[in-house]
Amino acid sequence: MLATRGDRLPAGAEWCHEVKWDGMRVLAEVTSGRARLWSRNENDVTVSFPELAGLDVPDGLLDGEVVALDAGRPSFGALAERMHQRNARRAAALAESRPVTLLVFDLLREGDRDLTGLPLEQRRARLERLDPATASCQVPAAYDDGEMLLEATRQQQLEGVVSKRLSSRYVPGARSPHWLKFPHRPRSSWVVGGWRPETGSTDRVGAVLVGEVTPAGLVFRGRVGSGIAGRTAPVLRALLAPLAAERSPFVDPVPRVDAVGTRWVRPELVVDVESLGFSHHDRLRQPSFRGVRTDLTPADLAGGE
DNA sequence: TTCCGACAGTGGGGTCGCAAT
DNA sequence: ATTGCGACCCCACTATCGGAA
Repeated sequence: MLATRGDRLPAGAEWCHEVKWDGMRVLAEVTSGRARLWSRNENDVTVSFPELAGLDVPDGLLDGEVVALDAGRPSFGALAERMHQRNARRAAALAESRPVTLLVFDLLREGDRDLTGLPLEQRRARLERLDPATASCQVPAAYDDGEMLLEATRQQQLEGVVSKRLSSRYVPGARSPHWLKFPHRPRSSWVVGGWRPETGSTDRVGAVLVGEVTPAGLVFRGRVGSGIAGRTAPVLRALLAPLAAERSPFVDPVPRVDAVGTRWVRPELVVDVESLGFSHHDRLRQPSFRGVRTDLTPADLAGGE
């Protein structure tokens, strides 16, 4: 069961609110104290997380999120190094040096009894009674006050909030309107230094390459493609055509230039981007295009931000 | 008839594993 | 031994289509 992107935080006693954890969704199938872990795409990822193999609870099916806590906050970058590891020996070594935590927020089966038909409120009560907490497994709190939690997650730089209707049944695989997510996706302005065509096309804009104005010059901060397809692509193409340049305006090397095909432009166009902050390598994370800033020039961004 | 949800297809960063080089 | 690419993980967004309202 997945959450739908919400636009207004629901209020009232019918809803509870949880922290949106920045990690990897997982179903933990517990049999005789041993957990088998399934990813969202129904891949068996048990070998990647050996420290989660032992769960001291009766047989059942738990729903949760695997996170790599770094100074108390989930680090998706740290988790990324763990989650593709399919070699048991290497996974064990990584579990030693960079352990992960399973945060459980739902109970879908208890013994032979399927609980998906019960309201969330009752599943949650049964989960808390089960108390699966160990050194590497916790049941994070659910809160009544959504606004408070949203503000707290903003201040603590957590990913956001998921609001759930207490009466909702669990529908496996469904993107439910009874689960609403509110990620913090701050908007920022960047200078376009190039673009790449949509795959299978030479002329349609598939993504723009954006950079940050620094005293040293334009520093590459990533590609932005999401949100450009459709009506925006031809508009961008028209704006970028007169800016065509021979060489890259970025002071640092841009990766995968040849692989995806890249056209350079003079750094004059400013665009707005929403993102989930930055990756380890200071690239925009999960960026989406929000529009052209005809009211701004690169000079306006220098020193600001 | 209109509207909405599911799906497919586009795009992003990042990592690992493996086949090709 | 190195490199490139696909398969995963996290996603956002748009267009389309079929069924519900």
